[in-house]
Amino acid sequence: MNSMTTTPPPVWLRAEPARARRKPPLTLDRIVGAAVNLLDADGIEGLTMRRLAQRLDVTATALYWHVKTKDDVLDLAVDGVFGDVPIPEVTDDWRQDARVLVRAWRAAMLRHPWAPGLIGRPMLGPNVLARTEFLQAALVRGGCGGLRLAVATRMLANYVIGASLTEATWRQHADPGARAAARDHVAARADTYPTLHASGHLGDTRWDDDLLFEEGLDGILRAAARAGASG
Amino acid sequence: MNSMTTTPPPVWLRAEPARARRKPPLTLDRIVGAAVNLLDADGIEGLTMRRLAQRLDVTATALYWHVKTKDDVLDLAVDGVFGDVPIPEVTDDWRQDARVLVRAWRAAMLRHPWAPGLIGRPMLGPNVLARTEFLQAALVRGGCGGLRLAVATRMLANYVIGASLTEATWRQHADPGARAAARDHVAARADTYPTLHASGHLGDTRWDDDLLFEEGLDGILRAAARAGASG
DNA sequence: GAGCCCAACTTACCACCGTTAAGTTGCCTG
DNA sequence: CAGGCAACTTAACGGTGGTAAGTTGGGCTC
Repeated sequence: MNSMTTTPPPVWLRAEPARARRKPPLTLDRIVGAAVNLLDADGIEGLTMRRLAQRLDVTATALYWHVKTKDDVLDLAVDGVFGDVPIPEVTDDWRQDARVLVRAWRAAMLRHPWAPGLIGRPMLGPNVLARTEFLQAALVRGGCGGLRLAVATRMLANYVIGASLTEATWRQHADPGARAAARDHVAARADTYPTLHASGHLGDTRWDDDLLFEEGLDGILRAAARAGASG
Repeated sequence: MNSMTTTPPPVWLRAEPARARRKPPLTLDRIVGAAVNLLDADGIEGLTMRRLAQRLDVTATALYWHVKTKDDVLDLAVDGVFGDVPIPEVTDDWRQDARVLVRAWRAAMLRHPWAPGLIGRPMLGPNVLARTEFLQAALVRGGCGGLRLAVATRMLANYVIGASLTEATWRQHADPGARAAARDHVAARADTYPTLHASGHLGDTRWDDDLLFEEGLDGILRAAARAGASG
């Protein structure tokens, strides 16, 4: 802490001459863990290489030994949250398998609401790929193949990504009045947005997000099943 | 250019004593337009308040007279690209109306591939709201209402958001080999990702994105129609 | 037409950011 | 016990978003 100057401190009060190095070594896992914690706590712009290093009791530049760039940290963090999406047991109900996986996927994203905003980068981490593999395998068991399989996979992935992203948006821009503010905004312009106003599309609490998500998921899975039967 | 010092230059060679002020005044519209151009040209991290100002022949701080923060610029830019999503004529075929709108929505996003990545923020701009209003109105004409309407709206919006985001990801991380690299990555691990490998889910060119999007959209609209009939 | 006000800018500056280059340290191996 | 190398630190660079305090000049009043 002291000795900012170039002159070294006198020997006799130097810190623990030999048995220093008591802090645990830096590893990729520790970095990713700390990054996720920091992102959870302070959001995406709270993550700074310096602040991250500080949490690990290390200088910022030390991170660059384990990681090439800050984007690496972000990629690893995203794949990290996919890591705690549990992969279900394979049952003989493919549709239920897919449903459980997708549900957990969304739940993980909402537990780390900064994550959906980082999806705009190639996701090739092992955790992401493993979940996608499970999902597509379930669809194959459901009879999908070829074009039908490609379409169903994308429908599901796009739906959960879109849902997570939009829902996380509101959870993240945290003030609880934001939702009400959006409703008021539309209400004040009820003549230009009559349908939105009447349906309460923004900031409505008539149905909660979980229900709406589940219903939509049902619809998509039904469509996939039909595609499987006919293709 | 000279006169960096505090001493002012001699009067006689001062620039155009009276008829200065020949450049057009700064307006929000000009700022947003330049921002979109800059984003198109250099991507999201190419947008800097200083570079934006430079394009407008102005100092960076001048922007802060018209705009409170950089996020304002981003919000306006996103709403700006929604502005050139044409709102179709209302016909008696609600499904076709919705399809045309959603198609144009996706097309606009892909024309500005930085845009989907910015959706993780409250979208309350007039252009966004107008398009959502049109979309939901079409669904109402299709017989949707109440819960069914809410579900269908979210399905459509989430689908197009997810699709734009993932497709833009590959267009944006520009090198044309990225797609092939992803395929090779999966191919090299074909034993852990058998289904993904066999289906060519990543980096495949068997079917193009337009076709896959259109097919998925059909499925969702059919589901919405069924919901409308039964609800 | 003198005087002034204030919208619309500029100059100067701040703390912080990601990243690189060049040391330093201490364990492990021969 | 020499020395090599992995894992760090110190120092510094150019650029960033943003603020505070001038400056300017067109349009209004009197």
